[in-house]
Amino acid sequence: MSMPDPAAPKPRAGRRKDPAAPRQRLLPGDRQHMILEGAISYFAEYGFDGRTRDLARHLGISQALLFRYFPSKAALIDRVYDVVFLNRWSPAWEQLIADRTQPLSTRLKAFYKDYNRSIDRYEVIRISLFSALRGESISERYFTRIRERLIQPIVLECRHALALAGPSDRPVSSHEEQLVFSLHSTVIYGIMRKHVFHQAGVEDPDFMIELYVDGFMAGARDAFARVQAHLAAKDARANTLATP
Amino acid sequence: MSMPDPAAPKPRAGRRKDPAAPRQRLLPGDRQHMILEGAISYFAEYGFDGRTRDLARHLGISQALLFRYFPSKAALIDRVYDVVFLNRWSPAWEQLIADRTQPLSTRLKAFYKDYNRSIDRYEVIRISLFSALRGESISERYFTRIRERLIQPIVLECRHALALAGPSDRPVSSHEEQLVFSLHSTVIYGIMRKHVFHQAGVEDPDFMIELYVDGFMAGARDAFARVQAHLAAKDARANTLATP
DNA sequence: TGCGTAAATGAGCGTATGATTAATAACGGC
DNA sequence: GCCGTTATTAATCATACGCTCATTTACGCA
Repeated sequence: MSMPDPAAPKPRAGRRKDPAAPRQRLLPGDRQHMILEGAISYFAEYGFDGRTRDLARHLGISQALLFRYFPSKAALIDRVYDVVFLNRWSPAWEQLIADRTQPLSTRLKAFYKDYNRSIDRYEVIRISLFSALRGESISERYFTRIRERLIQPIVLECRHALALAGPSDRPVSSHEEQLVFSLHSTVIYGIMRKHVFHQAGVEDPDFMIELYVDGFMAGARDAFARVQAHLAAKDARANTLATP
Repeated sequence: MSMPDPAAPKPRAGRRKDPAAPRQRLLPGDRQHMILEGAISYFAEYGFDGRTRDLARHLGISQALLFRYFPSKAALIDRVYDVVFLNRWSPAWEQLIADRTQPLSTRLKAFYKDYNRSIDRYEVIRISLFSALRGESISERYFTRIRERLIQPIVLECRHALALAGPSDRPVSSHEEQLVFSLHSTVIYGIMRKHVFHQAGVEDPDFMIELYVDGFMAGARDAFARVQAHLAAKDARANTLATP
């Protein structure tokens, strides 16, 4: 049992550990922005269970500094979500899809080329997945928005372009959404193969998107018609059972 | 400052905390199997950063027992990978795809219906994603196998069924793989929407798969031909540049 | 050149983690 | 019913985590 030596100098907090690397003093706005960008890169790589000490080392700052600019790790993650989800939506997409002065295939090609460019980023696709796997509500809201503002409008444009029978304002069926998702999936999953599964990326993405859209449009009339027939048959069966 | 009371009974390890819930004594094989199944469910829900204490509580056993049956958390995770990746492959798929006694569209419909049924499980799709995001090598090997044993064979069958010009044994191009992946993506991403993004699942999956395959086959001739022309043009350009 | 402000830091707090160990108790054989 | 075997457990360990705080020090301004 030994008492601490009262003559020993008390360790002094705040002293530089490595005098060769001078401490950088930034404007608070710049430092906050730098931390947020670094957090996006770090969490995209290691997931949200990554460590704050490790993140700080990647940033070249002390761990304590993170908590000066963000009250908690959870608050930092929320700001990461804001950047990845909220700031990555172009209102032009919805207008482009609905612009009937151009043929639908032209619109779809232009939309998916731009959409692909916008989300084909390592950080975006991985943080989306990490947050979806965590069951974050912002993630579910984001995917609901994709359905309501992209997929369902495209369904309506398909109905119009194909001049399908039936009232044009009837609700979009799940099956119709799935048809449009077959095109959407191709683009998204191509990006996931690259950034999540580390396979080779899609070469000539703009060229391939033209092929995908032309393939989709070539089969669309038949597919939508069969979906309508399928649903009509289902309805008929349900009515028969309901009034025997 | 008080010394521990020497008269106080020393806490006795191994005693039941809750005598109302009697301790279950299983055969080692059964217990190991039970832990492994529980670990698959647990890690599928919470990811591999989930806690061993939490897993043990889900299983209704003590945390220490996990380490009697698996030397470490990492070893348990490895066994989870074995079950999810290695035991979930049907050799019949490769035979089915290559069986030229049936039309290609029939084979693709049968294959994707079975494939969809096999991997449309919460645990499988989520654990695949968690491990891919971690960059596990078993995950990359698994996706390489999908390319080599499913995607590339389908490309070869497309070449044969469409009677495309060109030597039939030339290497499968990246662009051709991307075309087949457009069909594959539709199935996989539909499952991911359900189990990862918590959206409504695909209704009537078998019916929808028939639509997807028919749509793919309808556009396949044009798409493969344009890919060949695209690559030929690229080659010509490269040769022109190489020998000016 | 010196000084005050506040940005940045090292050390430390309480808790939780993966893993270990000695104590307990369930079950089969007699 | 007793007993030995061993499956199961409570308690504990060393470390790592998110977070706090007193101390240090970079920089703008005089």
